[in-house]
Amino acid sequence: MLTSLERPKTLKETSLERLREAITMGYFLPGERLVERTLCEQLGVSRTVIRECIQHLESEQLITVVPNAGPSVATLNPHEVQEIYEIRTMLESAAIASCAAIASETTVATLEAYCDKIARSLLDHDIKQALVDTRMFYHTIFSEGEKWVAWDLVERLNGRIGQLRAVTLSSKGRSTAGPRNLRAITAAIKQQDPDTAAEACAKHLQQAMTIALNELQKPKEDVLDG
Amino acid sequence: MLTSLERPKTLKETSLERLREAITMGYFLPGERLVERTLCEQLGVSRTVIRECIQHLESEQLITVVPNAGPSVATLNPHEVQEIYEIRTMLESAAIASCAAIASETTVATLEAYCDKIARSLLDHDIKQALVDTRMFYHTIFSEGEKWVAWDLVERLNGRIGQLRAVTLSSKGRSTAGPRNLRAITAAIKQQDPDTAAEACAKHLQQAMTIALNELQKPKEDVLDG
DNA sequence: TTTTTGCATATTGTATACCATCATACAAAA
DNA sequence: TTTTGTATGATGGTATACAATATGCAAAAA
Repeated sequence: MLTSLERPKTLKETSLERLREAITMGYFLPGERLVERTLCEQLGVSRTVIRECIQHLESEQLITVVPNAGPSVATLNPHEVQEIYEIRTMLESAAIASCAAIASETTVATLEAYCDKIARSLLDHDIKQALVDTRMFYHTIFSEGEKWVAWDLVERLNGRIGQLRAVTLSSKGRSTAGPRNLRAITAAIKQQDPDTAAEACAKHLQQAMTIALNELQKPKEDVLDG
Repeated sequence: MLTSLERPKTLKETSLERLREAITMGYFLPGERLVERTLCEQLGVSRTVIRECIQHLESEQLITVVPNAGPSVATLNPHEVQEIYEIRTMLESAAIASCAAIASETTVATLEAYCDKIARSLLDHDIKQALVDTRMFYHTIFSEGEKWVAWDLVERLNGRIGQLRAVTLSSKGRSTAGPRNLRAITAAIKQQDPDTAAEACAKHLQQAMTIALNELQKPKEDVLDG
């Protein structure tokens, strides 16, 4: 019996995924030094594989490599975060507007289902699941509008602010405000109202950015306290 | 005497630049297979370095890597090209509008100088120089607005349509229309008129996209002819 | 003739060993 | 206190080896 017809993943692929996850989920701290040999042992692969992963992560700007000194986890400054949210606003607003103009009923139903699921996850404090489903919510929207290039960019930008997003989602009051915004977006799409949908998106991201920028300050205070 | 205080570039860096240039300038054809050993000999470096470059280029989507079959130069379909120009329009319009709101006189003077230089290069059919200076024109605008993340995205998107851009610039009638558009953008920035500036940008890119999409059809006809 | 099978070859994925150079931290000397 | 060595460890880069996979081509079958 055939249990899997999929191509087996290469070691580089799986290692890359694990490293990416470790960085975006905050397992490695911003600025933390990544030593090749250590990563080899932790992932059980050769230096060859690790070095290839490092090139990928560098290109994705999840890590910074200074020649002869090696890679470390990328750090974000407030200006970068602000810019990332600005660009996300442009890309996501446009995608949502496109989607609103053409969305089928099944798509709207899918979006509504994700809204419910996300709200439940947040009530259960299951942040990780909420992140996954939020991603799927947007993925549905970008797919409907066939915005594949834009989706790719959004994913990369989100990767860079991954650490912040987790905290943003779990932030105080966000467990109700977030889903409320997503429902507003969904409602506007349902009514085929591109402008309202785009505006709801912009408002949503504006709120998220404010929280993220606040979050970015906190760690510094911790250092000063200690 | 010290002739250079700069850090010497690593082999990976120079190799990557050369490969990127070779692809974006069309030295390698879209879809063409890239064999590691061959690249090693052509660049005079080891397989390790080439493989690291491949990771970078894959992440930049200049090449496509299928496991166990190796890398080949990425191909573009019309939908992707259209999307890339759409996104460029968003990012560049926004940057230009920001720039228009704050631009200093020296910046405007710099932009005007680039417009002249580009026009001259095009009259001399020096496409490569025109591309370089067009890049600098936009770089000036994004720098003025401190849009570094956006600039990075624009550069990557431009890399993907590099082959098309060269032909677009040298296209019939483009040697006057292109600079005229850039001058319109510059003029609007000079008058601190963000809306007009953004609109001029959108119009410019709309024209460029039309030419690029036409260009994308041509090679197929060649195949049919042969 | 056309299609299928099977094999030889080329290429990739991965590991390992090696070395020169560079960075860093720490000890010694000024 | 500042400077200078110096030891250690990490990186940039090379070479080599080998299994697994892909590809092209020839032989066999239809």
